[in-house]
Amino acid sequence: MRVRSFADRIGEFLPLSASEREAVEQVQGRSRSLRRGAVLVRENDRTSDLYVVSSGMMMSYVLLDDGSRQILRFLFPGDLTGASALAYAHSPECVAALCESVVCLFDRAQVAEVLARHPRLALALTAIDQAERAAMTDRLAGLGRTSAQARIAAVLLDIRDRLRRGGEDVERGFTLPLTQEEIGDASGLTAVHVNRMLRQLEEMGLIARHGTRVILADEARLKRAAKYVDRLSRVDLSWMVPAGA
Amino acid sequence: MRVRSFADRIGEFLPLSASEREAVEQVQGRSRSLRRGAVLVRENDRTSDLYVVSSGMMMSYVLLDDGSRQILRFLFPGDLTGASALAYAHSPECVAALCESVVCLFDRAQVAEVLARHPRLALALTAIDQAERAAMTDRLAGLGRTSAQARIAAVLLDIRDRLRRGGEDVERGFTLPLTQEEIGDASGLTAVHVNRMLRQLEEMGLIARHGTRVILADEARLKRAAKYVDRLSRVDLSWMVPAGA
DNA sequence: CGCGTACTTGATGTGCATCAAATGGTGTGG
DNA sequence: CCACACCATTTGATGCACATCAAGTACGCG
Repeated sequence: MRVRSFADRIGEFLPLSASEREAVEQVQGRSRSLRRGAVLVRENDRTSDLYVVSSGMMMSYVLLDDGSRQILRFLFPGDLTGASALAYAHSPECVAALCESVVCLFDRAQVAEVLARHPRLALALTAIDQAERAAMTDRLAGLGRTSAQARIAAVLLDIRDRLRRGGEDVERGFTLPLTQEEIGDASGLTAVHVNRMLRQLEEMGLIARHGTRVILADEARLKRAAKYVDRLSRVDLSWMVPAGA
Repeated sequence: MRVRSFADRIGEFLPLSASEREAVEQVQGRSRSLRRGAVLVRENDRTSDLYVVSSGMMMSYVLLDDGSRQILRFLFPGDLTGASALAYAHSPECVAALCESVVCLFDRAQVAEVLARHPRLALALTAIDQAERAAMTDRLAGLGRTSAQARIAAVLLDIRDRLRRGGEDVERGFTLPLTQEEIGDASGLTAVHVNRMLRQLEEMGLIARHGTRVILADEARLKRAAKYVDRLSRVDLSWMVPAGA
């Protein structure tokens, strides 16, 4: 099973000095295992922790009063969530495990202290945040202005990219770790319509499916269908001052 | 005309020490005036500045290749935008003025330097960011899972709240500074349907309209229709260490 | 083997888009 | 001051994308 620390994640954005890396690793908090379906945080829970996914796959979502659900984000190893604890006493969203997962809990006061002593880390965190914000704006535009087919294509590409960034081999297809209902809750559609769109993408030859495995058969056309933009590869922190000792 | 500096905005979240306030005010950069419709940043522009709206009203948005537009955020005096410059060399979104406006430009390197010397400011900025992220999740859930009527109601309440926070008197109604097309681009609807929904809200007695002015006639029911949550009033930074000298 | 959960497929309904045209307000040039 | 153009708003008619409802099928697991 893939495991990544938060230091690894920050390191992807910004080379860390030895003392910075040490500072991040020292704040490493308690681990907690979750089985599929387990809810780590409920909306409105009083929380003062931030979470980093160590292994597995999770999601954050909100529930509306009519019972419907909007998935906000899928969380993969290395991803930070619960940063809203830095501004709110109560969580604005739920977090739950999509499969067996392990998370690491950090107390916000400790995080704040480390950031105060290592300004570059604070900036790196801000940069990570901005990258996620950009991803979120893409999702917003997708929900507001693209077709069902485009949204499904976007979900498939997103999951594929993030599995790959986690080191999985996805070139010959991958097992989609989501039910069609979950895909629907992420893309603002019903499970039934997700099913039809998957079939449509299959009939168009953009993807192939064998049981639970998916192969992105015609990636170029799939990206066009999804109005895909690879933002992560464009992160650029080169303007930042280099690490000290 | 209402004017607010960025220090004012941060101060709403966190009481600043004299030296902190001074630090923020010293980095105050060049001002720039924009007339209605003027585009400050185009998507993919090379930028290294952050912007704070001083007066007026602006918006950030993305354009899709089919020509449609998704408005991501409305920007009011005191609001920060362009923070993506901290992570990207090229802007992921456009920014334009909705009426005569003034913005203040900050170079990211200067901002980074001030944040490094004043850790509490960095944390306050992170908190502001989190508050905006929470607002964005609400919009995401709105686009994915609520009806056209609810989205329009949400836009009206949002604009009202933010005008009020800027010190306008909105209790006896306010002039909606948006065309119906803009409301549609923010809520993922067509201008025609926005019109019908406004009429519907009017017929239901939730709002009243006279010319360009809108009155939120039955606020309680309007909030229920919008599935409204007032997140801003819940920001809580009391856990943070108090200001030094 | 039987049950629950996910997936699949068809029939029908509806919310919003699209197309089209009329109305009203506002600024501009004559 | 009026005529005109331009834009936002309004309203109606029609169409389609996606939701909803309803059955079935396949698969994993006690």
